[in-house]
Amino acid sequence: MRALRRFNRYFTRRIGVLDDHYLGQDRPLGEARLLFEIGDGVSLRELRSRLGLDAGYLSRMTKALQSQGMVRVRVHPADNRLRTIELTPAGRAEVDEQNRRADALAEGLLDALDADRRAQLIEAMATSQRLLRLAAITVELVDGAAPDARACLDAYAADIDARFPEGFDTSDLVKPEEVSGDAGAFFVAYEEGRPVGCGALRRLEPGVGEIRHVWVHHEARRLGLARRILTELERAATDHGMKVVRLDTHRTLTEAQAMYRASGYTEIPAYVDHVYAHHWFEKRLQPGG
Amino acid sequence: MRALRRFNRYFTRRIGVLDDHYLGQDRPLGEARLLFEIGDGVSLRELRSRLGLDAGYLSRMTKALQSQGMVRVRVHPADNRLRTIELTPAGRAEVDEQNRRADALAEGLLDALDADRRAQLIEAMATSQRLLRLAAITVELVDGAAPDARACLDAYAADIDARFPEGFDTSDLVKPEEVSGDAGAFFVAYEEGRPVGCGALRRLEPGVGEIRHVWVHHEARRLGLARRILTELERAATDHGMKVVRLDTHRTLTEAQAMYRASGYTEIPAYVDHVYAHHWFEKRLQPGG
DNA sequence: TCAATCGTTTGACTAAAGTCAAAGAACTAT
DNA sequence: ATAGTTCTTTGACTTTAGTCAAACGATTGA
Repeated sequence: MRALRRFNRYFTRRIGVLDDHYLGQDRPLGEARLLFEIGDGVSLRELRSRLGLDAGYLSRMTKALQSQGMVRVRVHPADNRLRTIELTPAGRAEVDEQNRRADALAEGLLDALDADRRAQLIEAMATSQRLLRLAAITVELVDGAAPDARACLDAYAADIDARFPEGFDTSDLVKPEEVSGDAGAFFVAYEEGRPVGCGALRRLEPGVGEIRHVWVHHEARRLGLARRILTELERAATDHGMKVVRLDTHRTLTEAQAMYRASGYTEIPAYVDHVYAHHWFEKRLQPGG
Repeated sequence: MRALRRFNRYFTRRIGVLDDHYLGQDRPLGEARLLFEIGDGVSLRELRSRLGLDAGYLSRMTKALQSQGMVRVRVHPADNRLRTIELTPAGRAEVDEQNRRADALAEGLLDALDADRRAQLIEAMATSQRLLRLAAITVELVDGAAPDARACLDAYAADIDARFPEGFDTSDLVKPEEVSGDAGAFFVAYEEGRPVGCGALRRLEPGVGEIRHVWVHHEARRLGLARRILTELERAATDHGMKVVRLDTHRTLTEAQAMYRASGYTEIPAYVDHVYAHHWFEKRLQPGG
């Protein structure tokens, strides 16, 4: 992908410098990055994996920031081995100040553009970012009983419980055995190691599968992830020898319905009676597609 | 500009790493960057200013690359103080190899996207890059006799001499005194310190200006730079108390004509007779706009 | 309960990145 | 011709960045 490389080269040389050298100012880059990554408090373990740092290196930088009064380190409430790090007011002030500076710099850079072009640039960057994020998310087949799978289902249940007027009863969730091995499949979408979406496939009857629990974390919405999960589920259905997949949705989930229609699903009569189901869809699968 | 900052942060963390850490591989980053920046041979002076390096630091890195057989250093033909650095075949092979690797990596990253989205991403990145380039170009008022001004006019003359069937006679270029002080203005557009475009304004008669020699280097075309230069010239005309600006163009310069029309110019009868003029335009200036 | 593992700290490093100043050859302007 | 400037090289640093292994308390799994 030459375009990406070209863009990358241009961008990091021209704009990246803006960030790293102005932002760092009188602080080593490593420390500055750390300060930014802390946000509203994280564990050292989390930071270590997010930034890919050596444990010793991180420990020393933390100590330095602490002695400068920028961060506070505490023992994690649930596990005495872990440390939780958070910004002090001074630390937060510094982060804010750097953000202000970066904004001013960016503002200056865009000064030369008229309003139309500026809007165009912002939109293009937003699109790039959205698609790059989507590209970086992986959708993986996991066991339906895996902790990540259950975590996603819990989040899914909580989301729709808040959304359905009648609430949602978790006993309606798929059981691990319904979605494993020959019976079905369960996918979890990961962004930077964190689960941000899921989807389940189970066998309804021979040759017919049912898609359930397609869920996307609210921070990962509007990227087109649901559709990717759906594609993955359909591929799995084909691999399981299914010719048709069905699904039902609640009347309140209008975006979901629109997505299913756009993905080639057609509305059908009720194939099962269900408290939460008001619309039923079906898609005939193309072998190999 | 929060959007730019957000994008920047995301992009450098996610994609920039791709570049810097995979590309460097068994070579310090500084050296790798140097190797890339050399391209088809540059002076050390140029490299130093482009990458913002300390002279001593650069000298040492150069020596290291030289002893590895990656670059060749020669005395500059025109100035014995300067050194010219260029890639050896081995150096070029390494750059090519790194590029291949970066492409493969980018390709892998975009694997997850379907063709539509991939195309959308590429377009969005190209748009971003184009507009960022445009934003980074400065248009500056310079003396019509300045070396950069004359260099631009020479390039302009060479361009149109190649384009006009009848050729172009440089005696038709504006004289420095026509475009300085009260009489007019001359603007040069700079990208990373290099002149990449120009435009001249001279007084035709009281209250009426003429725009001439709007030129953009071929590597900076299709960015919207001509229009920016035009805007700058119109602003200068207003500042000079002019109410109207006119210009003429050659029949072969159809894109230029389209741009003038789109910028609010209307075609008028010949206001001057001229070998190279086939179309005449005029724009009434809004005070303050 | 006891061995294995986890998360962190500390010590002891190395390599890369960058700075500063002195010096010398080459050029420029007067 | 000469004083001042430019460009590069060299020496002598300092700071950042990063690695590796030992050690230790806390937790987990068998």
